[in-house]
Amino acid sequence: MNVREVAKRAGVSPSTVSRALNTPELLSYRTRKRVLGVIEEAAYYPNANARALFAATNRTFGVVVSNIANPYFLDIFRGIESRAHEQGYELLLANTDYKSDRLAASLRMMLERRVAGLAVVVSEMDEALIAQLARAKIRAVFSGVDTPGTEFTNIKVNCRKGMDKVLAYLTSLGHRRMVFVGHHASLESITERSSAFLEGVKQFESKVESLTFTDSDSIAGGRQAARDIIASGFRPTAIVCVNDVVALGVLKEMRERGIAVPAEVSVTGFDDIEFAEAFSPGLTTVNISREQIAEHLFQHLCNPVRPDSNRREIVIDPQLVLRESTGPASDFAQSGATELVE
Amino acid sequence: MNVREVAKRAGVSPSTVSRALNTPELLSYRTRKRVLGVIEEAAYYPNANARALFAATNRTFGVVVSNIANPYFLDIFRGIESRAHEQGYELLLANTDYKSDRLAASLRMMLERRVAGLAVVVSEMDEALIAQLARAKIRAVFSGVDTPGTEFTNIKVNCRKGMDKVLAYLTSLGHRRMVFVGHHASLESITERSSAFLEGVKQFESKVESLTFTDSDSIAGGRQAARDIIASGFRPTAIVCVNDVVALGVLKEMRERGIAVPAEVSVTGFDDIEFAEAFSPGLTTVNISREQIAEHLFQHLCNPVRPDSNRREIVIDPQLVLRESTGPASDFAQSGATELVE
DNA sequence: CTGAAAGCGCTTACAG
DNA sequence: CTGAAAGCGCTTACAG
Repeated sequence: MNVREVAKRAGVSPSTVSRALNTPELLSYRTRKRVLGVIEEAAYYPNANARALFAATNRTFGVVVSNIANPYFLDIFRGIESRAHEQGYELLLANTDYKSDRLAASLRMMLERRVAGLAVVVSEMDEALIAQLARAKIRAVFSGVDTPGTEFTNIKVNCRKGMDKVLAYLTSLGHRRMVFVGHHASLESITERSSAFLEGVKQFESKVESLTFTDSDSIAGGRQAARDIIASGFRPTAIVCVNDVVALGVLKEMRERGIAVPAEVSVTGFDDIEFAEAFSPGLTTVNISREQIAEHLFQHLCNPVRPDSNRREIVIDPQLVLRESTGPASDFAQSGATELVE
Repeated sequence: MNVREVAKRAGVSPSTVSRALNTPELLSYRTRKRVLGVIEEAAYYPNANARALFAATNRTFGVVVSNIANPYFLDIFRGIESRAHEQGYELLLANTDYKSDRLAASLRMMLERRVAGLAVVVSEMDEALIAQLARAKIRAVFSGVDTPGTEFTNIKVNCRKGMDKVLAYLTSLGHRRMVFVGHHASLESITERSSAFLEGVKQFESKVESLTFTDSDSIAGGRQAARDIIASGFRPTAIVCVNDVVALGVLKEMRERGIAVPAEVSVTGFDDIEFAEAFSPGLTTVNISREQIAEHLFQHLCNPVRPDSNRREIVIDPQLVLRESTGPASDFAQSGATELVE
């Protein structure tokens, strides 16, 4: 079923069918009614591919994220989605699982589809891909990318500030032996949070010991990291996690091992996903407003800064959220730490 | 940048450019190399819309879900996604938030895009929409739809069996006062689980009291339902939830109110999402294999039953998973129940 | 108010 | 091995 067929049945030209759909006010009441009748009765759907081909612009935005199973990314996607639907845009979602070949393939797919804009919320961006996007002259906006080149606006989270708040809070509770749990150690930009941790810890250099563990971005990853910590023999009083999903895995593993949180060890997350509050114990974490990020991303997709003006760098300030997974450093570990530090 | 432009730069015809991309083996080594060189250096991406227009078939499947924020739907999506990528398919995702106008719009969008197939995992399907899909002769497969007509294969979960296991288990623990927490009461097909509960409860008719509460499909919805239960004055010994997300909300609210689970009240979920296990207390629930559902959906998209053969109805059997959120009916409530029942 | 024409960017028989 | 032609389904100036 296509315009020609509908036109034939309605006894009009294809042009008129097209107009019935796009500019009905140009048609006489009679023709419009007849054509719409045929469309209805033939259950005709115009081919969006043909339409897009003509229009060259799509009312479709692409969204690329590293891990849609992590509520952090999901919330950003949903934030963009609700705005997009309100404005009559469609969204194309691509999920990379932190793999740069998947990212490259996704970006290419988006370019081939000629999306009207691209929101890229990934950790595994590299210079070559950015150059590629710049060359394609696509309207793009990033979030969480370490080095978004000079061409694209980036919605950044001030991780350093968030991490400093965590560390200040933990040290104020007497914690001197800490570990950081990340994921995907090989990814440079993941190190944004881990380096914030390491840098932050330096302020207390003479007093704080730290180690780093890493696994996948999932509850299972957090559990594995917790097992690795236990196996390592290092006995931290606090475990600082790269994000909430991983932290929840750590909490779970601790509970199964019978290690009390926060009595024996404190655990912190990052992001403040909804599950973090619902958990028991409630997770002390750093809130990053996905709403704000989504709003900025969407705004930029709709109203990009003019190409000749400078890109913008928008910084989101995270907030420390205290719950029940953190407490004073346990005496035992504290004395252990002291022993080692002296 | 288009084929013509590339062709000009390479000194060949558009046909040859197209062949360099699609059937390079038909070209001489020299031409192929030259053309690919130009493509590379001009950063040319073929227009997928034009390509799809010609091909008429897309290597794109559509996936429509009710609530992507619920890990149940997300896991199904991801299961399809990993298979799709393996086979070189792309996925178009649409999220309806249980709104049937959003569903209608999403389905229409998928039809207009001429997706190669459609996996519909929603609760809000109605007859008219099914008829529409049947008319469009689209390759579609459903999961969780109550009345998928006679045209389409449906991957069904035997909710009744799962619910019966839950009820048998709870009654064996002495529970006689139960409530069911659903969501979106207005949706007929949501009642699949709630009616499984109500039917199941009938077996114990003379002994079991039950009530039904309902709110949105989210942690917040579960919390609200828990508040409603408390406000109602009815004192159940067990709260049976439509799914895990809602159950986690109930658990959270109970903890905040200082009501011990399972000592004072037992709580069960449905689905067995990853967070359900990680939670504290671990949630007693009914496992539904999203892996299996995704596998069936994808298989059917790739190899649909022949149109003339009968549609298939595939039934997934759920498994009861016992964890820590359930226990013997509390004495206090039990005596209360007895009092009322006599 | 409506139709014939040209074109969006691509691809594949059909020739040669 | 390569090119000219026709067409995928739609849309919009351009006429009338």
